[in-house]
Amino acid sequence: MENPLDSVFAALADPTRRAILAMLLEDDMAVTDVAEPFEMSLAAISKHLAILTRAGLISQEKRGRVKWCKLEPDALREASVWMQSFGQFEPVNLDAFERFLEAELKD
Amino acid sequence: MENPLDSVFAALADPTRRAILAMLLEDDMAVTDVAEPFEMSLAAISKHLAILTRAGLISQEKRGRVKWCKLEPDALREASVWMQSFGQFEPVNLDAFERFLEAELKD
DNA sequence: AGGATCGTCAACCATTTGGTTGAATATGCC
DNA sequence: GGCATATTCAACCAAATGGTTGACGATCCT
Repeated sequence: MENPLDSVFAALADPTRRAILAMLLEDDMAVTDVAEPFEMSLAAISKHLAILTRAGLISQEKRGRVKWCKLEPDALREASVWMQSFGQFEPVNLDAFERFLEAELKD
Repeated sequence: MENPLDSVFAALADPTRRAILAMLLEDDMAVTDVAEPFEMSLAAISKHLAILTRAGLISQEKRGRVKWCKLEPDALREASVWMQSFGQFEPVNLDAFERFLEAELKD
């Protein structure tokens, strides 16, 4: 995967990883804490975090024995810009956004 | 893959499929014409088009023996909205966009 | 009818993906 | 030192992905 967009979009394609990003939106977190709400092994979450890191969507910094995960908005922004380059999109429509949030809540 | 974002982002993760979308930005195209610039079989392109269709990113309509492919911006817009929900992004930054285009041209 | 063109289907293959478990490494605590 | 905690590594597995080829069904043209 040469083009950075490949790894960014591939990373975003997994719901577990999108959920992790949403969690990190709140605050930086340790790997164990990221894993806590998920019904899957710590090793699996560790792999997801590695994928997000390779995509540039998060960064990880080890302090002591805990590794802190931090959202890195730049990569996401690049993907967002790619989408916007499909120019006919009017700048974000709040109605669409509200419908989206409503749809999310139904799940 | 239940969440529509799964299939949209998965579809966008492949460079061939992003290239197809960019082509369709110009105009609607027949499957054979979509396939022409790629060094891969028609069947492979047909599969890529099926993936884009399932993701809702394009639609296909058969008229006579040719099947026309048409960009469907709504699914893309939904993904774009999801990204924007990572709110700290200021509304699209033209400088970032110009840097992006410049970087693309270098390839 | 017969032939060429458009596109998909089916079977197959190699590679990647997303998960598991158990062992290993590194750090902090007493 | 010795134990608990935090995280990754390695080997493995099932399923999905991205490609191939060859046969097939539709449609158009003469």
